[in-house]
Order: sequence, then C-alpha cells, then structure tokens
Amino acid sequence: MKIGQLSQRTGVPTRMLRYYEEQDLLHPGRAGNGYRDYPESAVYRVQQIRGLLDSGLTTEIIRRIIPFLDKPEEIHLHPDCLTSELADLLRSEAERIQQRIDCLSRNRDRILAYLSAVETRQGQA
Amino acid sequence: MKIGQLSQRTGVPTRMLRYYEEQDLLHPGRAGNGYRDYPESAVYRVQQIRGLLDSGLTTEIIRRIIPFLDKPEEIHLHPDCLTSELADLLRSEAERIQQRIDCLSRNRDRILAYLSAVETRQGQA
DNA sequence: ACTTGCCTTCACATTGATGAGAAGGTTTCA
DNA sequence: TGAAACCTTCTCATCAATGTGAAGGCAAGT
Repeated sequence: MKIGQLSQRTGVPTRMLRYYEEQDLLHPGRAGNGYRDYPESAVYRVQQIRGLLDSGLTTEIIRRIIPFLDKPEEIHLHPDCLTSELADLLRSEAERIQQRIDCLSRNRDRILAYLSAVETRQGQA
Repeated sequence: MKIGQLSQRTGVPTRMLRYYEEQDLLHPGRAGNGYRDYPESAVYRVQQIRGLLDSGLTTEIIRRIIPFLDKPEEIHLHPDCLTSELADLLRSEAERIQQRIDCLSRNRDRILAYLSAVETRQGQA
C-alpha cells in the first residue's frame, strides 16, 4: 500500500506518516521506485499510534513500548533479551498509563454525573 | 496560600501556575500587595489540571469542562444555563475521554500480558 | 507527448506546553 | 540597614507535534 492510500484509510496526513517513520514508529518497505510500501497491518498500527498520541504519550514512549504491543501471543523478544531494566520500564509505563486512565475515568464520571443531575432536575421541572 | 507554597505542595512550577491562570484554569485572589492568594482547594484543582493535561487534553478543553468537574452535589449552573449545545459539548467530550480510556486500557493490558507471558516462560525455564 | 495526480526530499512556520532569566517590589529576620 | 527569600511582570527560548509549500521524479489516462 502506498502512503496516500494509508493516509486516506486512517485519516492521518501523509506528512504525519513520514514523521512517524522518522520517529521510528513505522518502518515501511520501499518499492523499486523509492515509494514507501506499507503492509495491511499498518492501518491498525497507525490508529494505535494516533490513539496513544492523543492520550498524551510522546513518540519516544510509544517507540519504546510499541514492540510489545502487537500480539501477546507472539513474544517478540527472547525472554533473555528482556533485561530487568526493560521490564521495569514496561511496568512503570503500565503504571503511568493506569494513572491516566484513573484520572480520565474520574472526570468522565463527573461529566456524566453532572449531565444526569441536570436532566433529572429538568425532567422534574 | 501564596504561589510558592502551592508550587511546593503540587510539584508544579510557579511558571506553570501563572500559565494556567492565563489560560483561565485558575482564578486566585490577590492580597493587598499584589501577591496571588490561592484557596486550599487549589491544591486539588492543580492536580486535576495536571492529570488532564498529561492525559492529552488541551487547556482549552479543560477550561470548558472544568466548571462541571468539581462536586457533583453542587450544580454550578442553573439548568436554564445549560444550553443544548453545552450539553452536547459535554457529552461529546465524555465520549472522547472514553475513547482515550479504551485506547489506554487496551495498551496497558498488552504490556501486562507481555510481561506475564515472559515471566511465566522464565519461571518454566 | 501531455496532463494530472501521486510520490520523493527538504525546509520553513506555527501552536501548545514549558523552561529560564531579567528587573524590580515585598517580607522577614538578624 | 542589609541580606535572603519570596513575590511581581515581561520577554525570549525550547521541544514535540503539526501545517504547508517548493522543486522535482514517477505513473496512468487520453
């Protein structure tokens, strides 16, 4: 798949797809003419990157955790390669993500609580 | 409470506390000498702002939803003031927040799944 | 062959969040 | 009174993510 098509299917500008590649988040192959050639899986990958960026993670963090995010079935690194520092990094990232989730959940609940409170009150009036 | 003390208690630089004020997220009073004067509740407020910023929300979004985030018990706006567009804004923000939560949850689960898979395998070896 | 549209790299600009420092007033304490 | 530690406003710089456009190569249709 060429970059324009990937852009269309994900809604992400080509400029950004090239940027994500520069940041080592994508690694498309190259066709004979130099055009980037993306596999089908790139669509999901880009959506994943977008979601994480929108959630406040930086490209640097994403780059470090993305190898472990694909399919839990296939272990990408031999367990030998999982140094204890890398495991710590993953654990602490999971924790930071959890904190974000907690914060967002709290505030989502408050918004919804407010809405339902007002609706109830209006229903009575 | 003066700005330095608020900074110490929240870990947020004074520079940022002034910035949040400029962005209409904080509204401290002023003492006779011109010093900012924060209520006790500002500590929690600042932590809330930090959490939301870290979670990828912009100051503009935060500014718009923060009035509804305090205590669900006290309804801040009369129901009359909740125009339908405002309600729609809140609903759509809640939905966007939910999407972030979903994305983060998925990826947290994958990190944890990877870690436990590797640990299991190492335990066997 | 020509046009249209996609692709390439390169480069400059912008925006939001943040860091950092100057220049000067205030409070506190010795 | 003087020094230290706070506060004020203002300004300039940085960094990540993104917008935008130039200059040119490639591909497909007429």
